[in-house]
Parts: sequence; structure tokens; C-alpha cells
Amino acid sequence: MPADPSERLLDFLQKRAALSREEAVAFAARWSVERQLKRGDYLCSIGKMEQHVWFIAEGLLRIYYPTDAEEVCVGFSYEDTVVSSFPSFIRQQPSSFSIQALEKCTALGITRTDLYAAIDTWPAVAKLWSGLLEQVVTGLIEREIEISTTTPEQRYRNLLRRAPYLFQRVPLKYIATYLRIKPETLSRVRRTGISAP
Amino acid sequence: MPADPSERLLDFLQKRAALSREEAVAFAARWSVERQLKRGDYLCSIGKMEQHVWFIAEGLLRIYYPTDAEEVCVGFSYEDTVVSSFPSFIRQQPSSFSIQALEKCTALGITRTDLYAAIDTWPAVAKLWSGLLEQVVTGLIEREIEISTTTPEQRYRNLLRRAPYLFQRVPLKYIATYLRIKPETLSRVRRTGISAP
DNA sequence: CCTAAAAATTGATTGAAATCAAGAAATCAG
DNA sequence: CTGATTTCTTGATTTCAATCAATTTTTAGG
Repeated sequence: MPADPSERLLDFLQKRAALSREEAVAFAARWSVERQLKRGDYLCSIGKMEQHVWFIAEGLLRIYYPTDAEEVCVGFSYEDTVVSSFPSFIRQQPSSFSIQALEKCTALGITRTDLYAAIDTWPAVAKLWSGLLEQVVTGLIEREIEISTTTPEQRYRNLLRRAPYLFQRVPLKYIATYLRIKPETLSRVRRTGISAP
Repeated sequence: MPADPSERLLDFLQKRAALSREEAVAFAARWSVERQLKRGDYLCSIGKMEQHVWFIAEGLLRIYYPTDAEEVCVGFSYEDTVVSSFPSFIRQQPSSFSIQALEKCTALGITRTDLYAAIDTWPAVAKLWSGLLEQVVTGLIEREIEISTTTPEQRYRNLLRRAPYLFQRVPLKYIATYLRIKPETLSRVRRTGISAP
């Protein structure tokens, strides 16, 4: 079903952006950094400057924020999604996040310079970038609301409905921190959730 | 110190965007909707389609999400800031938020059509818009992290440091929901916070 | 200025999820 | 395949903020 990483990126760009075939090919060529990760490797580490936006051609990663006490997962990235430590990338500050592969991954990266040049060159790329940011904005707002207006059980059910595949691929302890609850609580919520009439 | 609303917008645009004087004047002219609000009025109500992005020339508003039980405040907007019910504006869905004046306000609005036309016309406006979205993104991410990694007292202290003026202008009960705590808790936290050695 | 309503404070009690503490099950590397 | 490590589950207990319940203080409108 997928092809090689660059093919996959090309498909993605043509589906998502209003780019002509030639533009898509030219823009895809700017994604010049290929990174292979094995389980446990980092795409971005805390304290480092994020220099790329990444297209994930294969695999699954968690984005998390490490605090003194624990690691809070703020999201996941997988095939045909784009990921970066956005605040670091955008503001060129050391990253507050780490992005770690939970599976073997293949990622294609574009540098800041190349991306902003592409934005200036192709209006459709500018639109793609705005669209991506808009998507991040609406996602974050919805998530913030969900966390502050629902119970742990509701959050679990919602995630199960929205993204059942995560439960196949991600250890529950990471999902728990994503839901802002403890693994013990998630375990209990799963148990009681089964026998609802 | 300020001038009339349009003057104020012009100043804002020239400071924030890489627009020439002529461009700034032309773009400012597209902000054709002036709205006067008195305390308690709504700039945007839940269920309505957000048709504008607003520049606040004067006054203070709260952006909140009403749930069955309570109203969760997700932010404030005031002089020289830009506000909108972004998910509604961006996706053209009914707004999940209400935006209410806490003081007498003057707002200038630009319509979707006019904004996107301006984005297509002036690269600097496209950049301003991206920059605005980027700012919203980084703000939301930082906020999400803060809420899930700090105690109520820390959140209070952080806000007091970052935005002391809010405490002069906003009833504590709204600030409490912004901090995701109950007014009673905020009251207690403020009391105990004073006498720390 | 005065009164009514709204907001803030303070105290007592409750409750949901965290924490602490073992075990059971699953997974991974050799 | 097998032992070791990690992850998950289950139970007992604690804790912090929410809730409930009055006052007191502040604010706004006539």
C-alpha cells in the first residue's frame, strides 16, 4: 500500500495541498533529510533546537513533555502526519518536548530555511502551512476543553472512539498520561467500562 | 495615548507586520466593521458562525466555553490584541465559544472574505496571519502543559507574574475558571500566598 | 448616597483520583 | 524457548481540591 518515503510524501502533498504535480515534486525534493528511527530513538530531544518539520512515512511516535515527576504525553504522530516541536521550530528556542519513536519509523524532514523559502515561493505551500497551523490550533483548543470538562472515563471513551488504533500500538501507560490520569486509573476505567448495558 | 480605533489598528499593523505605509493603510481599510460593546455584550455567541477576526482597540473581553455545569474561561483579549472564535472562523462551524465584554469595548472586524483576499494579495499579511496562528499555537501548548503540571497555587503565581493587570480588571471568579480552579480555592490560595517568608 | 445584587471570603465536609503496595501478565532479548 | 524486565491489574489508604453553607465585602444602578 505505501511506497517509498518520498512517494508517500508526494501523495500526501498532492492530496493535502493545492499544488500542481510539478510544484509538488519540486517541494517534495526540499524534504531532503531522511531519518530512520528504531523503537526508543528520538526525533527531537528536550533542550535541542528543532530544525525541521517532519513528515512521518512509517511508524508511530509520542510527543511528550518531561517534568521532574513524570512525562506528560501531549500527542502522537504516525503515518501521513506532520510533526515538529512547533514552539521550538517556530521561535527557535530550545525544545521543551521530546519526540520518541514507539515503533520503527521513517521520517522525512524539511529545514526552516527551506520551508520558509518554499512558503515565499509557492502560495499553495503558504496555504498548506497555515492550514497545518490552523489544524493544530483547533485540535489544541478542543483538547484543552475536553480535558477540563470531562471525567477520566469519558476521556477514555472518547479516545477509544476517535483513535482505537492507538490502543493497539501504544503502551497504556503513555495513553494514560495523554488522558491526564494515572495508569492505575486507566486500568480501572477500562475494567468498569466493559460491562455497560 | 491611543487615538481613534482605526488609528490604533494602523499603529498595530505597522508595528506587527512588515507592511509599507500604503499597504497598511489599504489593509486597515478592510477592517470595515466597527462594533461598540458595553459591559456584558457579546462579540461572539455560542452557536453563531464567526464571520470576523476582531482587533480590540479598547476594552477587555473574556473568551469562554460554556458547559452544562459551568463556564470555562479559555482566555482574555484586550487593547491591541486580535481575537476571534478561531475554530469557528477557520472551519466555518458554529462557535463553541462565547466572547463577552467585561468592559466597554471598541472592536474593528475584518470578514473572512476580506482577510483571505488580503492574504492572497499581500505576502506580509499572509505572514502576519501565520504569525498570529503560530502565536496561538505556542500559547495553547504552553498553557496545556502548565495546567497539567502545576498546582493551583503555582498557576496563580504564574498568572500574577505574567499578567498582573488582569487582577485589576477581571472579577476573580473568571480568573478562577481560567486557572481551572474554583473561586473558593483561588481565594484561599491568594490568602496563603501573601505571607510566604 | 443608599440599597440591592454580585462577588469574595471563610469554615466544615466530602469525594474522586492519586498514591502506596503487591502480584499477575505480557514482552523482549539472548 | 526461557528467564528477566517491563507493563498491567488489583486492593487499601490518603490527599487535595470540590462541594456545601453561611457571612462579609464590594460594586453598580437608581
